[in-house]
Amino acid sequence: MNVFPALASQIADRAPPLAPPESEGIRLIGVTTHMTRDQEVFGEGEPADHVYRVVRGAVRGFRILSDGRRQIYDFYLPGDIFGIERGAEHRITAEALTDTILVVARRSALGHGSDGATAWRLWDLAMVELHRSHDHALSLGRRSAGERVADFLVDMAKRIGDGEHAELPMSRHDIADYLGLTIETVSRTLTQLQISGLIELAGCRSIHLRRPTALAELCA
Amino acid sequence: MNVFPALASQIADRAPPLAPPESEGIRLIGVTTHMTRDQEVFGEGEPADHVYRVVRGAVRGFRILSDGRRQIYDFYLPGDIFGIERGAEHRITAEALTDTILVVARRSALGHGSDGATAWRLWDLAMVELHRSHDHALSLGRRSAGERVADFLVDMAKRIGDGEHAELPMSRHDIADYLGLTIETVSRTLTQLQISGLIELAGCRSIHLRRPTALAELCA
DNA sequence: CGGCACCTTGAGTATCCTCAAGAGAGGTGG
DNA sequence: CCACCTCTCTTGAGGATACTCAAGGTGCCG
Repeated sequence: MNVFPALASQIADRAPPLAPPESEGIRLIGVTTHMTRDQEVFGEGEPADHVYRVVRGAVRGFRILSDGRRQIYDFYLPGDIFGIERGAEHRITAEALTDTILVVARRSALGHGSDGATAWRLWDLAMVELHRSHDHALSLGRRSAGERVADFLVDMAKRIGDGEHAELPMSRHDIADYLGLTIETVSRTLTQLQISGLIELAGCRSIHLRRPTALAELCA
Repeated sequence: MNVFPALASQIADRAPPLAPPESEGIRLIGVTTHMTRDQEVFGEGEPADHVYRVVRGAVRGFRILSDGRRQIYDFYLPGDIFGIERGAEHRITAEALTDTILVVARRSALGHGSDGATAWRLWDLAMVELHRSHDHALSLGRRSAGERVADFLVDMAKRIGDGEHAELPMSRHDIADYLGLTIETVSRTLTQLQISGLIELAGCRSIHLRRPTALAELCA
């Protein structure tokens, strides 16, 4: 807002972050359950009566077009909460990537209209999701296959591992449907990155970022 | 959650929508100001001390990669609120598309940690934005140029006009950077739609959907 | 050891992009 | 009021990226 200084001084203030300090997470008390590979947690259109937290394993959240094309919006990893909806129905489908342990809670356990602290935590969670979705849209809209894959690997190494290693819980097909590419393009790009010495593949699920900085610079 | 009926009955409930009924909008009291075409409302990285509502005109929200590639995340139209951030800084840049009138309010005017009703309204707003971002990601990742343009036109006609007409406030360049295409591809696709009899262009900003249903079906 | 799923690699192709030129629209000044 | 200028949009030709189709390789499980 550098454009109208008069106005700026008129209404200037330096507001503290909106969310209260104790909003660092959502408490989720519920039933622990076990899902097997490819099992559906909930489907698009089903009643959104429950919310979920990943304890172990991983989940994909996605939608499918009428002709079968699939777009994965996000992978939910241990610690992540998912399945919270604004309306009465789920807008996406969620499936376990591998054997996965979840905590399932009633949606009503999140609180009600009168519960301000929970509302701020939910807002915070939604904003983080929105940030991820925006970053994702930037990749899908404006990045090449190489940039998308590099970005994906850096992100996964950060979320799953120590920033340099990652045991991917998802297949090439899942990666492709997350990045808006085909499995062949993902595969070719990974081998190119390996040939360039940027990464090392030990089996197709285990990835070592040999030059994380160079990889991050690839993301443009 | 059709997969473990025992669990379902164990924790089944039919929770009402989380947000309280009176959360249908954010009240925004502030200073009315005027922006001219291409003027920056706020830039990425600047302090997010204010929030905005569009009164007249339109705004683009976007980010730019180091080499100049731009991804527009959304267009803000009359009635829309934008500029609300989770942290202290704006994560995107906002610019007026045309001559635009905004209401500018202090960020602190949105309320504080103790204000539950506002928190629910903000959560609701964030979730709507997230839905839009997901739909957008689906287009960017999995749809052809033709499908993206058709989807864009249907969406714009709904938001701006009566569902069949739209006076677009944005240039081909803006449309291209929203849809992850080039201006040439957008232009070619529009003329194809016109040749097919699905739309009618009266000047390049005025669009009439001649067969809205057929157009919507194109979106897959 | 065999079968099956997943992954990799290759060849050919389609879609969309790049580069380039021409057409249309809107604004300014003579 | 018209002419000109500029910016935007359209159209065309050629090319690059990623897709499709197809075959072969790898690893996991029974």
